Amino acid sequence: MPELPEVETIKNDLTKVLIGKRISGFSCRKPGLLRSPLRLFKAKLVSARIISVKRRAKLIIIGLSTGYHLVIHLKMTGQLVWRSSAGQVRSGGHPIGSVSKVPNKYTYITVDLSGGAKLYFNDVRQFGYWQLVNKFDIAKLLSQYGPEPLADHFSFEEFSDNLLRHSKTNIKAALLNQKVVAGLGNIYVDESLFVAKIRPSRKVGGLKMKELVALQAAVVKVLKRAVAARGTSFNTYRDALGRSGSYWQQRFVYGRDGDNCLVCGRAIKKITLAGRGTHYCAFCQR
DNA sequence: CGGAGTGTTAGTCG
DNA sequence: CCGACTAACACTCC
Repeated sequence: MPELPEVETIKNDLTKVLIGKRISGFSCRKPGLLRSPLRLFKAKLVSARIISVKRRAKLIIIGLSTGYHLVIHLKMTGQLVWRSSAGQVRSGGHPIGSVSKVPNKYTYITVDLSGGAKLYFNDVRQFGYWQLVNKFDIAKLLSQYGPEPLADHFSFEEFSDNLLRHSKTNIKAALLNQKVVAGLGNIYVDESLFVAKIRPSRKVGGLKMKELVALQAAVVKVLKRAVAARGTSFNTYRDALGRSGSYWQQRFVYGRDGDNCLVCGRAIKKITLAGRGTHYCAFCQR
């Protein structure tokens, strides 16, 4: 479900409530979600103090006083929900209404925190995972991802070099590749290609220099707007006021097939590319 | 009711 | 190495 802007939002909100807390308990109803042995969770997560909460690509990385890092990937439907002892709830920054109580039938992991709060991991499709990585292995793990598009040092050279290593594939698939750029997913790839006026089916090797430049700028612009909007939010969740995420209202093409292009008025098309639903305007995007 | 589609990515195969 | 395809899973929509 979440892409970079959603994970960034979750990370920012969890930082406020998790830093400095001690972990006093851990339970998992679905061992398959754990990529490290349960005994390691018992030994290195339980009793640890939370030092840091960070994001890299779509991963949430929680630094622990035991020298380990808790690495969490939400994949398609994973959610982290923090709940205070008083019942205050936080999920991706959006308080959840009475519709979705926690824990619920999709809650597979529960972490107990000092002060009585709990951190729940819900995941309908169970693609997500939790992993414990020691301080020696964490750098290597993270180095497998491409550049962070919102970092100051996101250079055009690295972006274009990484892209051009995949000259023969279409630009949609290339942008979904986390080694090219970290953090993009189906929504923001479609949105970025619209802003850059490039058709998703174009071969990477056929893109002009000018288009590559426009594309990098589009990726940064789209992601920044989405982070400012606290992400696209979650289909299935509303905040306490019943609103869905606010990037959803600003999107240009994703999920708008058949609707009018906001720039030229023609119908947005939907095709399948890289095995994914792909939305674009055949007039605005060449 | 059956089949396709869903915001991800590892793994496999050519 | 590169690129295309599929499985992992549960649910919703048509």
